[in-house]
Amino acid sequence: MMIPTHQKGKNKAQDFDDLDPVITYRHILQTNLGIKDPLRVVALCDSDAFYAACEMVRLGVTDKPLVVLQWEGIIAVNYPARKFGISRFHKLKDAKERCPELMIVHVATYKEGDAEPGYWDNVDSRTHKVSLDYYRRESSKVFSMFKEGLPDAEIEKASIDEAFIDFTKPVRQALLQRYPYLSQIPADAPNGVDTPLPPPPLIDWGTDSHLIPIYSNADSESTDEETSQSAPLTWHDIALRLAAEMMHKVRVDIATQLGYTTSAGIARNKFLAKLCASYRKPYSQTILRNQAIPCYLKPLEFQKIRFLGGKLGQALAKEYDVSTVADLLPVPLEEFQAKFGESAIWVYEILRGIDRSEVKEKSPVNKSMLAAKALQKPITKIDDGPHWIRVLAAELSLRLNDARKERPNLWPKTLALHAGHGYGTARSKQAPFPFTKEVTVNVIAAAGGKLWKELVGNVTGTIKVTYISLGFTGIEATDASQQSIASFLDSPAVTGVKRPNEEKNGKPSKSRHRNTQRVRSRPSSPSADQNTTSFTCLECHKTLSLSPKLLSTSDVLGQAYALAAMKDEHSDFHFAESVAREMEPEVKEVRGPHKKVKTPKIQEKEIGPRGIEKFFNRT
DNA sequence: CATTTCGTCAAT
DNA sequence: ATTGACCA
Repeated sequence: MMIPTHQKGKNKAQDFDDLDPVITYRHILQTNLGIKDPLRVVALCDSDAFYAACEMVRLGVTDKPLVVLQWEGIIAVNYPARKFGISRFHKLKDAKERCPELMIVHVATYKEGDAEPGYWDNVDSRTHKVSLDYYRRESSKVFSMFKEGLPDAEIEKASIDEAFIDFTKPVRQALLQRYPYLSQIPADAPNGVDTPLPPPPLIDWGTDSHLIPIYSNADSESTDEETSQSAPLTWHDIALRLAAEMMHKVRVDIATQLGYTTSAGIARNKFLAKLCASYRKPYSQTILRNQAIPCYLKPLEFQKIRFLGGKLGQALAKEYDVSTVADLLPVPLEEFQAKFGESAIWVYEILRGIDRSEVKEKSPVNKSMLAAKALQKPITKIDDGPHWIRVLAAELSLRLNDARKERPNLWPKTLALHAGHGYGTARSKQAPFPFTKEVTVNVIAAAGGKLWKELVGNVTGTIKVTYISLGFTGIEATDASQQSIASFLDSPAVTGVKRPNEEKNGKPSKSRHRNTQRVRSRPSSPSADQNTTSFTCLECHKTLSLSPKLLSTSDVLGQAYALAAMKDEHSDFHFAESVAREMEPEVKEVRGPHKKVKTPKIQEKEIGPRGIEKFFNRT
C-alpha cells in the first residue's frame, strides 16, 4: 500500500485520510469489529483533583480552598485553591501566603504498632508512614458507579482516578434503537449490505459537552462551538453524541451520590480521549470529532501524548530537534522504523490520530499491592531494616485482609522487597509467599525479614538505604482446588498449634477435612514418571513426586514448602504431602537415593556488575 | 523543573 | 528472579 506521506512535506491533506470513512449497513449490523469499527467511541473519565476531593468529602467541605499535604509537599490542590494560583509544586508557606484561609489536610499516617492509619495534625516522617488507603476505597466506589451506570460498556481502570470506557457497544444499541431504519437494508440498495448508510440526521450537540474546534480560530470571532458545528455531520458524530449523553449521566450521578466531580474526553480512540479530557476542567466533558483531529493534533507538543512523555518522546525530540506533532508528520515510516524499531508504526499512527489499542477490562483486584517508605535519614545499620519492614508488613496485612472481606479467595504469590538510595539504584529480592489464610503482620514481617537478610546480609559494615518497599505480586483469586488445600494448610496442625487428633499413617483425620472440599476427580491413568516433579524432605529424605495433573497444586505445595522453610519445621512437608495424596491418591512415594531438594529457599546469588558493595554505599 | 507512594508491564 | 520504563 502506498503511503502518500513518503514524499516529505507534500501531502499534508492526506496525513489524516481516515477521518470520514464510508460506513455501510455491514458496519452497523456487524458486531465484534473491534478497533476497526468505524463507529468506535472511547472515553477517558478522570476525577478532578481526586485526593483533595476525597478529603473534602471526608470532612464535609464544599467550595473552600484546600490542599492535601504529604510531609512537606503538596500532593493535591482543589479547584478553589487553584484560583489563588496554588499548585502542587509550591511550598506550603507560599501557598499559605497566597491564601491565608487555606485548609491544609495531611494524608493519613500510622506508625509501628498502630492498628490502622489515622488523620493527625502533627505528623512525623521519621516515625510514620503515609497510607493512601482511603483514596483507594473511594476510588472503588467511583468505579462501581461506572459499572452500574454503564453495564454494556467495557471499562478499564487506568489509575486510581481514571478509567477508559469503550462505548462502542452501548452506542451501537442506542443507534439502532433511535434510528431503527438503520437495521433495514433498503430493497433498492445497490450493494446490499455493503451499501453506505443514508446521510445522518441533523442533531443538537446539546449543552453537556464542549467541542474541540475544527478550524484554527485564533483570529476568528466565532466560538469553539460554532467552528466545530460547521462541519457536516457523520454517523460517527452521532455515535460520539450518544456516548456523551451516557457519559454525562454517569458523571452527574457520581457527583450527586459520591460528591466527586469528574472530567471526560470522548473520541474515537484511547489516546485522543485521554488528550481531550483535560481540554476543560473541572467537571466538564469534551468531544473530539474526527474532523477536529488534525487541527487539534498538529500544534500539540507530542511529548504530552500518552507513552510519549518518557524516553521515547525524548528520543524523538532529540533526533529531529522538534516539539510538535506537525513537525514529525513529514518523517516517513521507513525512517521511524530504521531509528525506532518496534515503536515506529505506533508512533507513525499516533501522529495521525490512529490508536489501535483496546480498552481492556481489568480484574477489579490489583495484581500487586505494595507499601513503600522513603527515608530522609538513610538507614545505616542492617538491624534498622526490620523496624520499617514491620511497618510496611502491617499495612500489607491490613490491606490484604481488607480485600479478602470482599474476595476471601485472594492469594498473593510472591513477596518482594526493594531497597535503594537515590534514583535508579534500587535492588530487590523476592520469594514465594507462604500460602496461608491467616496473613498476619508477623508472617509478612518474617518473610520480609528473610528477604532483607538476602538483600543486605552479605554487606559487612555500613549500608545506606533511603528507600524501602515491601509488596505482594501475583495476587489472584484462587480456584476451588487451591482453596481446599489452603484451608487444609491453615489447619491448626500446620499452622503450629497442636491438636488432639494427630493423623494416623500419614493420613489426615476426617475431622480435619470437614471444611475442605474435594474438587478434582482422579485421573484415569497415572502419568509417566519422567513428567513428575519431586520434592524431598530435608529431614527424613522422603521424596514426593507430583504428576503434571497437580501442576496448579504443586504450585500451592511450593508455597507450603516456603512456609515450612520459613518456620524451620519439617512437619509441614508431610502435611503438604498428605493433602496431595488425598487429592491424587497415586502420588508416589519414593525412597532411595535423594534427589536434589527443591524448595523455595532463596539461593545465594552472585553479585552482578552492580555489586551489592557498590550499591549500598558505605559511609 | 520537582516528591512520595503508588501501580503495570516488559526485557533479560 | 531482577531490573527498569512508564503512568498518576
